[in-house]
Amino acid sequence: MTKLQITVDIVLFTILERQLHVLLIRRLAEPFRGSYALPGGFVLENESVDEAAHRELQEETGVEKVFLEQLYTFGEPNRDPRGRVITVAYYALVANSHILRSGTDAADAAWFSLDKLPPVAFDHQSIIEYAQQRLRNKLDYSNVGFELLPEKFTLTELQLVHEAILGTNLDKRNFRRKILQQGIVEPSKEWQKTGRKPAQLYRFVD
Amino acid sequence: MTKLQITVDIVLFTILERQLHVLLIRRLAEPFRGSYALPGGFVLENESVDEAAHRELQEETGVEKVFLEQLYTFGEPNRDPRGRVITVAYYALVANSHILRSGTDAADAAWFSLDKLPPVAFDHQSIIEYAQQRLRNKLDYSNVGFELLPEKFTLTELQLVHEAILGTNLDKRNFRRKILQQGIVEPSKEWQKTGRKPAQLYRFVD
DNA sequence: TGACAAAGTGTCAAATTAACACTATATTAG
DNA sequence: CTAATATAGTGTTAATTTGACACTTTGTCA
Repeated sequence: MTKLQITVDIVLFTILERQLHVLLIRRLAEPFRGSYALPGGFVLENESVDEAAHRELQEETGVEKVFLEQLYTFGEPNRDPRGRVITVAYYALVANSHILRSGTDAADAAWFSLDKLPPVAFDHQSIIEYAQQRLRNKLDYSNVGFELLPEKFTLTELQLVHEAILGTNLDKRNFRRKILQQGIVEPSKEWQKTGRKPAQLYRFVD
Repeated sequence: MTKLQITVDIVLFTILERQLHVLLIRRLAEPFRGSYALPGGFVLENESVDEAAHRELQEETGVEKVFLEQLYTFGEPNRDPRGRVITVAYYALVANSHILRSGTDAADAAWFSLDKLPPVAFDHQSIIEYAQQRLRNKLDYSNVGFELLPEKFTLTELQLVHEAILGTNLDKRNFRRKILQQGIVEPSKEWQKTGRKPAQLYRFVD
């Protein structure tokens, strides 16, 4: 009998070129050597599962102190050819201003648009789809969109985040009305001066 | 080093006397011997985590083929005094017409109103609260309420289920309008004849 | 200084939601 | 047998929310 093991896997999202992207890492070890896979790894003896997720994300991508939430636990007996491995999946969100460092465990880390995912190891395809669905649902009733933006952002940038997550176009006036009357953003005194007409920068308020 | 183990715990809900109740089982073994706890147990080698949840629920309560959904995985290192035990929590729903049989593993199984829970073992209090919150949220965007009713039911019974879950009173006319124009129930040809004026019995349609 | 690109702004109709009270019908008690 | 009672069942109106829709402003760059 092989030992039962628990892993965490993290679906790390960001927005690049107006599209939702996922971070994948090329595996250096068997099984699925050379394939892309989600960042993740084994839960250690004296850490909570949440801590393991934070640690693995930090080790493999350099990303720290980001939004990270448990998604679902995948526990089919044969999901990992090495033996009985149950994985607790998480999803995480970063603004793309965050610097991405390749960790020691992982060779190639790269962002992939959800339309153009390469084949991925294990059941990670299902995990990614599940995460995307959760993110869409969550956008409806939470302020999760702000986690994909820097501290200050324009309303157009916020709208682009929503559109990338939902995969639809939104009406500019209706979107701004909704956000503003929720009272969850406040204007900063700064203006974004790139592009043509400067745009007001807002800040998230809780 | 003690071996890492995975358990499942199930928050089984039903409605009794217009109140949401949870099934608890008195523990026969240490730790927490004599305390109440959620039904559950260890995940076996060759079953999926979902299968383990179904199996444990069947063994400990006799309940089969009910709505059962994964809730959250609780993985704090010291949540179980026996060693490192990570639990995958589920919640399940039964109509109270289901017969409850005390299983072999469990001595006393009893229903408790959520207002009057006894002290419970491990971190099961948190798991129950988490389950209740999930159930409330889910009522908004799904048909989960029907799982707590027999095949045929009156609209008043359905309303009482919603009120028990939400902990609020609902307007009868608004409630009926909402349910009927969702088109998720159809009238059967039967009438409930208990009480005063007979009520039409409905059936859930998917 | 004119063309362009993105920012920013308001109205109206439709749909949804919330508040609200009486009538109908069977049972049971006197 | 009839009156009391308990629960079923039923519509309207006002307020709110949502969705559709187009033009003006303002800075940059050619």
